[in-house]
Amino acid sequence: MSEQRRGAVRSEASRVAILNATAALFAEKGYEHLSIEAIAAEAGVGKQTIYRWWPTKSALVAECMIEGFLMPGGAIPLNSGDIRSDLEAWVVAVFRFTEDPDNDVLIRSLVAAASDNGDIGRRLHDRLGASSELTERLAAAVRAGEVRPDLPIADVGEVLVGAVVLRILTREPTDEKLPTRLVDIVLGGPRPVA
Amino acid sequence: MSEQRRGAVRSEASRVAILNATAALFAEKGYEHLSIEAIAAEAGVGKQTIYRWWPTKSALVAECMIEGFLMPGGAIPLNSGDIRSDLEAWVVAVFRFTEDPDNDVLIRSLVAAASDNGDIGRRLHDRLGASSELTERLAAAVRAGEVRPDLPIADVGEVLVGAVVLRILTREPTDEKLPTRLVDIVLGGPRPVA
Amino acid sequence: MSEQRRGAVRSEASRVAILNATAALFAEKGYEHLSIEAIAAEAGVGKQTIYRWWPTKSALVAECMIEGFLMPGGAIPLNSGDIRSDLEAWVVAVFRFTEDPDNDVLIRSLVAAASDNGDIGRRLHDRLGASSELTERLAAAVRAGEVRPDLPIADVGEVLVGAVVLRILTREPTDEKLPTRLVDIVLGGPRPVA
Amino acid sequence: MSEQRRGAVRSEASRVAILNATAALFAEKGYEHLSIEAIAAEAGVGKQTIYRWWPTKSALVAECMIEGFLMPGGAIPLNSGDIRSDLEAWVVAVFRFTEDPDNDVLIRSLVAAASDNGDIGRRLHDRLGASSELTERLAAAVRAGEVRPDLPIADVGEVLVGAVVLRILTREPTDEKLPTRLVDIVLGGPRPVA
DNA sequence: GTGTAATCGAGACGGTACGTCTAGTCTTCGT
DNA sequence: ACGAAGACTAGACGTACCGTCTCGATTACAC
Repeated sequence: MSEQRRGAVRSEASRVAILNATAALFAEKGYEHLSIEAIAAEAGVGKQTIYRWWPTKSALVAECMIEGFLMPGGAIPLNSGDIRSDLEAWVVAVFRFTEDPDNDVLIRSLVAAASDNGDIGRRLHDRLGASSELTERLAAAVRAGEVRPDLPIADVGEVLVGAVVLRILTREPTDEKLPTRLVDIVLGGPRPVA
Repeated sequence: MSEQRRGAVRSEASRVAILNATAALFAEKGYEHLSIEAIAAEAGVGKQTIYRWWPTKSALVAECMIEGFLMPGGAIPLNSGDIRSDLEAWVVAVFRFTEDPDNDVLIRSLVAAASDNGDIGRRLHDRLGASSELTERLAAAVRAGEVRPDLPIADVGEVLVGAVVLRILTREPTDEKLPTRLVDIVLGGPRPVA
Repeated sequence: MSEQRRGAVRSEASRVAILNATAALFAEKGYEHLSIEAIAAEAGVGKQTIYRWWPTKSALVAECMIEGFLMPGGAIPLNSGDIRSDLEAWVVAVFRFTEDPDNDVLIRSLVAAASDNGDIGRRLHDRLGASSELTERLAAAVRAGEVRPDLPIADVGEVLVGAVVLRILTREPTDEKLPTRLVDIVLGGPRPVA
Repeated sequence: MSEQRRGAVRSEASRVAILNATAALFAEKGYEHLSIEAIAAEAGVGKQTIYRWWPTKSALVAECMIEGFLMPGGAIPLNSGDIRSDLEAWVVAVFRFTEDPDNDVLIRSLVAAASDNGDIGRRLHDRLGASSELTERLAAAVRAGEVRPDLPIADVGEVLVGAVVLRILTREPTDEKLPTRLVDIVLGGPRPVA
């Protein structure tokens, strides 16, 4: 009944070698100077093995992200009970990550890759932090009455990640008060002094 | 005494022809498939004339932006006296521009180009609207007492543009309430009903 | 155990197309204005396919000669029993060939190419006639007692071909008695009148 | 009344600098890799100054030869009273010159240049020795009854030089008996033993 | 076992574009 | 007017990769 498969099966070893090689070369050379030939050579694999399973360079990079070969887990906001300091800590962590020179080429290349491939954009978005954990933390703040109840929490994460991405694109250096100011903006004013 | 200049002077005609050709091909093919050879051919110019004056493809694109060959003037917020509707109108205008399929490749390519070249990032940022006009409008709102006096107005534009850029990268479709929600976020809550 | 051969095998069709194109363009443009790009285009072949198999332009031309794409078979001396008239006829034939305007660029270009590549020099030498056939004819003359028995027959052909090549280089026009005089020189004096 | 000449006159310093630069680069790089740009740079001269006075690269090289910038004076045959040893000595001298590795590129490049420019061919021919001095020496031998009176002496020099040029083109190594054999050929047999 | 089919590493193929070099012309300024 | 400096259009150089294809070896199911 069912479609029968004959012949050799896909080599997992090759698949992983390719993803590893892609990640290594991506971080080293950036998206624009990443070449399929170099990946194949680095992975010890024929070019056709890559073309057989991935339609484009961007799909390959996307799978690297999905499988976690490219970026560490996103920043996860803590819940200390104080939404302001938690958000600030999270923003600081994200900026710290993006400003590390080791991650510089990586992040910028991801932005370039994202402009080719929506999946990469979504993954980048998630990994920078605007994932369920952040939404969760904001929802908790709503429940605790820390923030106004009609705050569009889903959008807040995006706004913050967007600010980060824009800083990457403009190379504007961040000053140390910036996280506080961003949190002020999205939470509607500075922490009450009282 | 003074530095001597001899030999023929730079040809303005060639310079403009190159920028025009770059802009035309950029909009048509996108950043990644933009080739120096095609630009030279389109401009009726030797390749060396390009390499003589611009070190990289991204520098050439950056000059295109600076000289206004690539994008129309940024969105300029009106001052109707109502900061909320003015900001919303501006956000809507920006989204409308980026969502026009004619501008789609252009914008995404600009993001890719910006990842190579900070100048392009800055220009993109300005042209999308986070320029002095927006800051001006927000300052006016502060003076008029429309918004809380300690709003970090310089950051507000960035936050909004960042949200737009992120939408571009994730291909998340925008719903029609989004402008309102974004304005709510940055102005600290919805318009009072009273 | 044995050396493994993997990957696709060299395309004979491409090889022949390249040699044909080289021969055609060489005869048309001459060695100095022969370009690899034009050969590749004419042969319908990627440039890399040429660079993969031939290190230099002159090696390519040399293979053309070796495979007989460039010049017709050398002049072959007859054996009428009279060594003088046979040699004269052969010299006349060689001069006639070199003086034909159709062959002019070809020959001069071959001389230029030979200055880059000894193989071409040797082939040119052979094709102009100083090959085994000429040596054979002279050996027969020695055996028949037509010429002095200690004549260094191997050198005679070279001397004659050398005279031809020099005429080519100096563009000195040949007078019709020249073949006779050359044969006189190498055979040690004019034909006895008796 | 008379034609007036106005403006600066041709700079002899530039002319000589250009010829010197040409000779130096010719000997260093060979004819094929000799570029007008490099000559201009080496001579400290604008390209136009070269193009103004010489139509082609080969004309420039030809003038270098004519002015003696490229090759030393030709070999001059002595008159010891013995035509055989004088000719042999001359052939040996010519071969020695051409076989010196320092002259190797030079000579081969001259052959290449000659294929472009008849003047260079003629000069090469003369400088290698087939000039009036050689003809003179042979005429003296005729007068002295050393050689047969009807020897076409003008052609003998060409034949010898031709043999040398052919050796250059085929890279055939010369054996030490070759000069003797060549003289045997042109003088009609070996030296009588008696 | 013996086919049949799919995968693999390797690498040649027709191409496009790279960034560099040189040709030969033209323009500007200094002498 | 001539010469240096050097920008200009044009186009070949040799290299790097593209995505496709062909090769021989290997693997695994179907018969």
